[in-house]
Amino acid sequence: MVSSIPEKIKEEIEKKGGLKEIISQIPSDKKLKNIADIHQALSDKNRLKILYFLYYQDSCACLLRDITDLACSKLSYHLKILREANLIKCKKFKNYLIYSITKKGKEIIEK
Amino acid sequence: MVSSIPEKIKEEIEKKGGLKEIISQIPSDKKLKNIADIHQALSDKNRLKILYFLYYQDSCACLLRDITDLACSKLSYHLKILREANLIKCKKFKNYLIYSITKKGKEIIEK
DNA sequence: AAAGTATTTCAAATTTTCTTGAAATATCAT
DNA sequence: ATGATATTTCAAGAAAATTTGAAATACTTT
Repeated sequence: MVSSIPEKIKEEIEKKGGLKEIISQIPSDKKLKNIADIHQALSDKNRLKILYFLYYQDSCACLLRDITDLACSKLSYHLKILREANLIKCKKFKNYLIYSITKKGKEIIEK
Repeated sequence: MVSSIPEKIKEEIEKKGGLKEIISQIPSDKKLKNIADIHQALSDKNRLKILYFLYYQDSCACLLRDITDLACSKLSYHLKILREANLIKCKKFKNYLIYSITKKGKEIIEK
């Protein structure tokens, strides 16, 4: 793990307490994976639109369909991804599913 | 664009000034696409690791290779994605490329 | 100039994600 | 019960992202 790297860089690293010290500040692989997964869930225009809408207003799926202009099954697919990332949740009401944003989802929109 | 939605939801929407008013607060499609693209660039464990490391320390590619344990061409592929997302940049030094984090990249890590 | 190191690029193969349309499920209204 | 609406699930196909290894580029050192 010690390539021949430029002196300049080597010195900077030593000043900071060595490579190990720097690396210890990087989140663990597991955490990086978690962070990556959240970004993955947010990496689609439609999913972002849904999340933004739910930030302002709870909604049944059919209204989300109107707003995003997606086919039912496609919408459902994206909703599932947002749900699995814990950014939105839903509860039944009559024959509807009312979706709402989670605390985690809100925090992301507020950034 | 007016599905039959639950009364409860309809009323909430009216209280907020109507659907149009709510939708007007959602970023434009173009902006949503931009936001999605940044999340896409951040949706990989290795790329996050690189970004975190560069947050603490400028580095040549070979050191990043040691740290991420990726093959050259794979590393290069991920570096390109980060570069194209304007999260990192690089400049030549001897036969090295020294990578560093951009302002935009820093802002993201600090969140 | 030759050989070495650092790094990128390319095309092909693989994997993952997304889309599609049909069928299934659940609840509601009659 | 029957038919209608809302929504999800499924499997197959399409598209996009990632991986691989070889070849290309660029600069350094000898």
